[in-house]
Amino acid sequence: MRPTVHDVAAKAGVSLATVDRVLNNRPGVRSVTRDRVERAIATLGYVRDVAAANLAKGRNYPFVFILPEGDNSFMRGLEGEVRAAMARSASERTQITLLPVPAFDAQVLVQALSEAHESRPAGVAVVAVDAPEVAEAVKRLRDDGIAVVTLVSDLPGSGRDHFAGVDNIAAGRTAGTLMGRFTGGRDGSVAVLAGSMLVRDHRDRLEGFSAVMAEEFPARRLLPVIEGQDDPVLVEKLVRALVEREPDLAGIYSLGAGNRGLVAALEKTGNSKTICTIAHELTPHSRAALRSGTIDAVLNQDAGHEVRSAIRVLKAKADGLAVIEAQERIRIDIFLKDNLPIEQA
Amino acid sequence: MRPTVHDVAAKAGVSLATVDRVLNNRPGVRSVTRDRVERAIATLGYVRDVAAANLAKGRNYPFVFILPEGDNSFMRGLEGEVRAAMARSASERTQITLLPVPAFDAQVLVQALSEAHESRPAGVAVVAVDAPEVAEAVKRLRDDGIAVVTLVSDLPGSGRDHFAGVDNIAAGRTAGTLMGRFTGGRDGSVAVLAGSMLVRDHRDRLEGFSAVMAEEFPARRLLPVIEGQDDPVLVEKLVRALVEREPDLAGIYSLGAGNRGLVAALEKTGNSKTICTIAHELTPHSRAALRSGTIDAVLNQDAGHEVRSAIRVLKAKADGLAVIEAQERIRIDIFLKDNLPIEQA
DNA sequence: CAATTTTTGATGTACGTAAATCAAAAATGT
DNA sequence: ACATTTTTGATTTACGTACATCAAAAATTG
Repeated sequence: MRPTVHDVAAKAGVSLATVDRVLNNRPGVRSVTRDRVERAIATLGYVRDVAAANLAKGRNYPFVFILPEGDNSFMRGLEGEVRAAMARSASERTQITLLPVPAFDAQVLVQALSEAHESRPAGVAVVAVDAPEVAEAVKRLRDDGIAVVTLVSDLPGSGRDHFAGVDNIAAGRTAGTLMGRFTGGRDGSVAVLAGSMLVRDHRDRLEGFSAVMAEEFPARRLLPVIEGQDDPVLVEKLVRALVEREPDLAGIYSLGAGNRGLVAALEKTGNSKTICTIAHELTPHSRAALRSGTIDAVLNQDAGHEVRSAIRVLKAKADGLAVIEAQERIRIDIFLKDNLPIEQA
Repeated sequence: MRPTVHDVAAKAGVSLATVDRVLNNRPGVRSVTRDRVERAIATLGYVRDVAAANLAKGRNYPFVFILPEGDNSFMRGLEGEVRAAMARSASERTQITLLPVPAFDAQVLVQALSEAHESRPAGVAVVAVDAPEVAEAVKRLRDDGIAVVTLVSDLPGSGRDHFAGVDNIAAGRTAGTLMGRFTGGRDGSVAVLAGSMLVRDHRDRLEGFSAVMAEEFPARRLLPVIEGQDDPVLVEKLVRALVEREPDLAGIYSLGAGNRGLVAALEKTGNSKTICTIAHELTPHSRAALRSGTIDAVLNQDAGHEVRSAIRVLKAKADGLAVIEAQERIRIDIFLKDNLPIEQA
C-alpha cells in the first residue's frame, strides 16, 4: 500500500499535525523535528495524494483566454480546443472564460487585458499582438501576481511567463528545406506569400525560409514577398497575377492564413500540380488541398497541444511551481497526403 | 459552485442513496425514479468529481508491460517512457510492473504472458511477436477479463483490445512520397533496407513504400529488399556491398532498426551526402545523422505518446468504458534537420 | 526558578463520493 | 386485505489531505 500522512507521522514519531505543518510549510516546527519528518518522508517514499489534497483544498483556477475573432480557420480550431478544455474544467478544477477580440487590434487587446485583470483570474492566456502598449498591459497583470502565457504569437519583452507556440524560425527553415528538395528536379523561381509583415510569426517564418534557401539552394531565385492580408479574395487575385507574370514558377510558400484563395487560384489556372506548394496549419481546406495534390506539404502547430500546455503552465505558475520548459515545447508537424491524421469531430 | 450529489438529490426529491444507486448502476430503482434523477443531473449539469470518486473507491490499476530486451535504441526509449509512467503511478493510481523478454522469441513471450497472467493484473501491454501461439496466450488473458493492448507491433486476430502504435502502411507511403520527391532531380535506383520480413511492422512499411513508388514514381527502379536483421555490423557490411555494386544509387529507405551500421557505411564510403537516406525512429544516433546530413528524413513514432495512450486505454477497458479510437491514434512524425525537437534527458 | 514563548499533540470538521446497513414505505401478486 | 417483494430513505464510515482550535509539553528568557 501507498504510504499516507499517518504512516509518515508514525515513522517520524510525531503527530499528524506536525507532519501537516512540515508538508505545507507552516511555521512552528523546530528544524530537528522538520528533519525527522523529512527523513521519514524520504525513507517511506511518501508522495502527497494530489487528488485528495485538491479535494480538501477546494482549489480551483480561474483563467481567461483572449482569442481573435474572425473566420481564420486556425483560430476557430484554437477556440474549439479552448472550449474542449472548458468542458474538461470540472475534472481539472479550472474555470475558463473566453474573451474574443477583433484580430490585429492592439488598442482593443489592451482593453480586453484590463477587463480580464478586473475579474482577478489566476492566469491569462493571450494571442498577442506585437505592440508596446500590449506589453505594458501584460506587465501590469504580472505585477499584480497574475500569470500570463502568450499563445501562438509571442510578445517578447513583456515579461510574460511563457510562450505556448512553435519556433517559427525553425518552421520557416523546415519549409525551406522541403521547398528546395521538392523542386530539386526543375528550374524556376519560388514565391513567398505572407499575411502581413507586421505580425511576428510571419516575419520569423520568412526569416527561416530565406536563410535556408540562401544557404542551401543558392541557385533558386526568390521573388519579392507578396502580402495577402490573410484575405482569401485578395490572395486569389494576387496569386492569379503571380502565375501569369511568372510562367516559370516552381514553388509557392504560403506562410500565413487564408489558403482558400491560394488553392482556388492554383486550381482555376490549372497550376495545381505543376507548382510545389507548401502552406501552414492543417484546416479542413488545407487538408482537402493536400489530399487532392494542390498543396504538397502542410506545416502545422497542434492547437490542442498549445491550449493544454498553456493551461498546465498557468496552473504551475499560479501555484508558484517550476515548469519543465523542454516538456512544454510545441512541435512543428509536417503533413503530407500520406500521413494525415484522421479527421476529428 | 459546482453541483454535488446532494444538490442532485434535493433537485430530484430523492435521497442521497437513490442518487448513488443511479450513478453507479446499482439495482433497486424504479425507472420513473431513475428518470427523475437523470433529469435532475441533466438540468443541474452535474458531473461526478472523478478525484473524489477515485479517492472513495481506492481504485488502482495493476498493469504489466512486456518489452523486448536488447540494445535497440527505440525499445530502450520506450522502456524509459514506461519508467516515467511508473514514476507517475502515485498520482495516476497505476501500479506498473516491467517484464523484459528476449526480442523476437515467441516461445518466451508466451511464458511471459502467462507469468503476467498469474499476477492477476487489470491489464497487460505487450510488444507483440506475430505468432499464433502468442495470439493464443493473449486470448487466454482476455477470456479471464484482463485487458490487453499491443504496443508498437500489433497482433491481429488475437482479439487484443487495442493497438497503440502507428499505421505502418501509411508510414511506408509517407517515406515513399519523400523519397520520390527528394530524389526528383536525379536518376538512379532506390534500395530498401529492412530488419526482417518476419516482423509485421516491416512488412507493412515495405508494402506502403512500394505502393507509392509504383503509383507515383514508376520510372524509379527499386532494388530487391536487403534484410539486415537490425544488426549494425551486418547492416554496415551489406550497405558497403550495396554502394559498390550500385554506383548509381539515388536513395536508401531503412525501415527497420540498427541504423548505426547504415550511417557508418555511408560515411566511411563517402556517400553520406549523395544518397538520399530515409530512416525510422528518432534516437540519439539517427538524430546525429540527421543533423550532419547523412540521413535526410526520419519518420518517428512518439514512444511517450504510445505508452500514455496504452495506459489510458487499459484503464478504460478495465473499467468497461468506451475508448475514442480517433483520439488514441498515434501520429507519424516527420523530422528533418530543421524541426528536430529539443533533446530531452 | 518562574514566566514566557515556542513547539507539539490531540481532536474535529471539511471536501465529494462510494458503499454498506437497516428500517420504512410503496408496489405487486394472490 | 394480506403477505411478499421491490423500492426508497436515513444514516454511517471511509478515502487522504487541509486547516483550525485548544491544550499540553518543551524550550527559552529574564
